[in-house]
Amino acid sequence: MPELPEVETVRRGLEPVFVKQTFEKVTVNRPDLRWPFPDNMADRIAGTTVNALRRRSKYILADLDSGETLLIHLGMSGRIQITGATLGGFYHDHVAAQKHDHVIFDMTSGARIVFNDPRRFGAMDLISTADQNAQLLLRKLGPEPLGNTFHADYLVEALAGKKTPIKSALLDQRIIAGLGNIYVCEALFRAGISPEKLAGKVSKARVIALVPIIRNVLEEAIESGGSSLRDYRQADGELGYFQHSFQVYDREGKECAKAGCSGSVKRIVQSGRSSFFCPKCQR
DNA sequence: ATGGGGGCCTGCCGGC
DNA sequence: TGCCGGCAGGCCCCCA
Repeated sequence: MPELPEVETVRRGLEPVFVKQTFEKVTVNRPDLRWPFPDNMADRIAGTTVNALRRRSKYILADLDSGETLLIHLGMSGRIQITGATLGGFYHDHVAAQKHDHVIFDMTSGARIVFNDPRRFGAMDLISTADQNAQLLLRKLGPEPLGNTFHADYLVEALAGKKTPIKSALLDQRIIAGLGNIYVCEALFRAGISPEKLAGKVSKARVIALVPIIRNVLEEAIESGGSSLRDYRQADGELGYFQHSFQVYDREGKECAKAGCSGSVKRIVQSGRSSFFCPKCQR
């Protein structure tokens, strides 16, 4: 389920068990996720210490003291579970192996980090820390929506003349990195822009307004995830995604959440993906 | 070059 | 209860 805010929440949850910590043993239970794992992945990680834990778009990046960076992508169904560590005052005992536990990191601290991914749309790779753009997945990414290079001038330029619907454009990771189906729907709702509107036809003023809206939607979700993370005390140690209240996503047929709007949420399919919006106040 | 659709996987949910 | 179709928050690849 992970879009940028969920990935950032997971990254923050991993910090105490990864940063400055050392891998004792890495267990790899299958040869691949979406793609084959890099050669000797387990041996290249074991014995290294994590210098820093970063996020780029929906990728989690652990810089190892070996000069390599461990890249983790959660895909659609990837989950991370932490046991054997005291987190937020709660100690989680190791649990029995689950179906789809594909990679297990045992740290010298005693913490165990399990990557579980039923659909296997996730990915792991080892890349050069010094030359991360050698990784094609990272090279093509557009600006971070919460970073300095994402601003009004950029977005106006990036959308100019685009004949694709604004919904598709905002999902395009080359234009903006980290948005997924939910937060695009939510941002367009707040902006009052129809997902069907062609990107190049959205007025400049509305594109400019979209920038802080996108930032706010993401920041609120991260804040919400962060607070649930501080409190989380699930017995199995899973980094739970917070329950978040969406205004349009998955609300087909419900009344529009905008004050004073009498419309109702409609679901359409664009590029094979559901879009939720209020036809009355999103134009 | 650019945009749309198919495909990758498994699990879950609603309808019959 | 069981089966089946549809759907899922990502992303690459191919084709027009």
